[in-house]
Amino acid sequence: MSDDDAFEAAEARLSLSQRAMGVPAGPPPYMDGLNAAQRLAVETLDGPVLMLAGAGTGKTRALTTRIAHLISTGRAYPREILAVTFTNKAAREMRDRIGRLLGEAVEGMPWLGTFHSVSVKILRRHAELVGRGDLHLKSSFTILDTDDQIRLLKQLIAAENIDEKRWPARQLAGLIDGWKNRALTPDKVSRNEGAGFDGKGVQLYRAYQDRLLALNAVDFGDLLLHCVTLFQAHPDLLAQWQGRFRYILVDEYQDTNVAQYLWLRLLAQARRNICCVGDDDQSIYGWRGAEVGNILRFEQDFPGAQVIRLEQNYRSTPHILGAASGLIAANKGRLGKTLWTEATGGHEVRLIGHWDSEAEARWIGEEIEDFHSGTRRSVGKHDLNDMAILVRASHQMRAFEDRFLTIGLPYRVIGGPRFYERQEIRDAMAYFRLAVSPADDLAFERVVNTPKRGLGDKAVKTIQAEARELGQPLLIGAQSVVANGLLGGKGLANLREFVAAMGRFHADVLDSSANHVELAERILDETGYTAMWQNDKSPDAPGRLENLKELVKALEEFDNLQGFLEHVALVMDRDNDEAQDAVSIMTLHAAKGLEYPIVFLPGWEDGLFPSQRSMDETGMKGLEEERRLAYVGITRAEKLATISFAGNRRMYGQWQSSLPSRFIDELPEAHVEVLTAPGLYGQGYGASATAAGTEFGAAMQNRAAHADVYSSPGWKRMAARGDMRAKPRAPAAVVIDAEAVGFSVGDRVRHVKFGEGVVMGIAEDTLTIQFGAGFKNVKAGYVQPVGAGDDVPF
DNA sequence: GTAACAGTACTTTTT
DNA sequence: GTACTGTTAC
Repeated sequence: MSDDDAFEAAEARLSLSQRAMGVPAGPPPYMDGLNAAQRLAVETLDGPVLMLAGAGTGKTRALTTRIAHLISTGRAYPREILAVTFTNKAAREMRDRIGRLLGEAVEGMPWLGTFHSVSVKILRRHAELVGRGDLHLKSSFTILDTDDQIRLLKQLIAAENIDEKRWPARQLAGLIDGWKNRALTPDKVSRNEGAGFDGKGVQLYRAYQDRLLALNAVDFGDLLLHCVTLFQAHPDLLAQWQGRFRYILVDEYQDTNVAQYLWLRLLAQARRNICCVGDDDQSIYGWRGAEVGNILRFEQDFPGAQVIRLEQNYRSTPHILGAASGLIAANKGRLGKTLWTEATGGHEVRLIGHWDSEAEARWIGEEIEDFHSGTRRSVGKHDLNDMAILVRASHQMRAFEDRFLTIGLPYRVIGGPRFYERQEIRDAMAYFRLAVSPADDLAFERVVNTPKRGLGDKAVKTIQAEARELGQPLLIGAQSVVANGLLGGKGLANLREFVAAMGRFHADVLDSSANHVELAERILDETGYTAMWQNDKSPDAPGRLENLKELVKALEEFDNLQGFLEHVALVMDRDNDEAQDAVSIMTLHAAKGLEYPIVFLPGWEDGLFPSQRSMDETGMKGLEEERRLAYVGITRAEKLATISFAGNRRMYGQWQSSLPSRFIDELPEAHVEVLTAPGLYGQGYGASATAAGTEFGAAMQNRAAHADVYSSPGWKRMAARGDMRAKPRAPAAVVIDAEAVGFSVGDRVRHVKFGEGVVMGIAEDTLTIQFGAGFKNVKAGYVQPVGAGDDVPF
């Protein structure tokens, strides 16, 4: 907290020196280039404001300029502004941009951050007020990740003698998250909602909350929930925070859940200077608790609110905007916005059908190669970084990854498991946690038998029993188990060593003269954790060791292990290497907020997109959210968007035919160019997709027949390759140019993704390799030879 | 206690 | 089709 104060003092000095420079006459330079609506959004400072900002309308710019304006006009000190986002990335971007607007001067803004990071800061100051009976939080509380959460719940479910198969812990976690998202404490959960889990739903929830308190821990949902209950129970305290925050700004308001809404409303109640930015058409997180209703209701929640619409789009061509607007118009209950652009020209949104998902991947791969090499005059030459493939579900990515590996097209997957979610990182963190706080039982359970020390279920049970007996944490229990020889053989010796090592590490943590980076390395080495991965022969082991190195390196930026652990749970980000030129593949959800000149939107088939499940579960509401997702997808494109669908797709190992998405019917014809010709693949495509009598199917056949699509470059290419599907995948041992690539048939090779395999055929620089998973065609440069001696570690 | 096997169950995901 | 979980056999 003392560094916070120092921070704020520095802040005050800064602002004073700025004011000493005097306020310049006329519009300040940071206003340059804002349009009328943006300017209004920047200058309407008092009272509630809803900034309805469509895709690509300069929302972040308006928001950051507004903050710069607040500061430079002296309306508020940086420390008096609360600005919340959902992601660390968004927070970081805002911080950077405000810094640039104000000339690098404002490093501060202590209250710019995610809902969660701001909540942590608030909670740490009042932790002791959170709790029940004699159980209460301490300000040193730890934040549990989902993994720990599930493990804890499993224990509780087992303790209640509930069949874990009928009521999985994951489901309970989902239920509890849902309650927390709606700011429901155990006593507020309604009777029938909490009746799941053998009628013990609420009971388990309460037990879980108590257990968390006992562990001095909170989960992500608690961060918001505890703040809200804290504010509700302590009006004096709330008043203090209300007084502190003169101005409140919220990004992506359409994504807020009930807890976040209450949190904001409590804090904004007194001064009412709250500015929420969002776009109801981009609300795509309903399934994790976001309430579109929050943004739709804004004017009732904050009477006298001014609504400012940002509708001028600076990102996309008129055709792209036209297609997106036409689609989203099918949704009911919108606040309503019309995007427009000064830009002219551009290509229609392209639409194409394929026989199956593999043909779709093949075609997109070829398109990308063309755009990359500049073969296509109308589109021009583009970096691979300019192109993205946005899918509805992550399993769609595989077809593209397989294809791109085969043709040697560099790609990167955005999203996926984040750095700190990886197993090796969590294990390492658990070791650090245990070294810092020996009472961290969850960390103890995670690492006591990782690497394998011969301490399985039974040993852990013994330790738990002993710890409970003593009323002490597990590590102390383990110590006692060792002292009393309650375990036999190898396990006992290993446990003795483990306990002793953790004791040493803890002593070093307390010794402020010890170097924490070296200590971290020692922890991983001396516990045998590093060795575990060095001895692991699986293809991803080297990557894991690399990640561990990165983790240790990240430590350098902190003063000690404690500091690192406090921040890392909330702030650690996925590693995005933009350095290499590569096509991006990601889900539509992951794409929100991003933009690319060229965007591919594959898999527009009913059932996949819109997703059947989403429609089953929430009906019309779900369908509308899917439609917004489609809207988000199209509006990511600057120059060219290409929508595609496949007549057949492999799902869960089974081929299934499908119909074009109903969203395709909703695209306004004027903004679409249809590339598909009927009968392209013999009976195939026509039979599965268009013949089923969708309106669009018929329309498309007409259009294709009459319009000049047969001469479009895309179609010509496809026609020329129409027989590609028949390409044999069998391991015909064709050797054409074995010398040139340095491999011969029968060689053992290793591939980053597929592991080890045997070369079965060679054609120029492409190898056909039999991997455990089957045959793959791979460019020779993507595999390493595996020598006979290579199997021996070191 | 661990390795090998069989059975099941599968969107979207930040903090 | 696979990845994960739980069961069985060593």
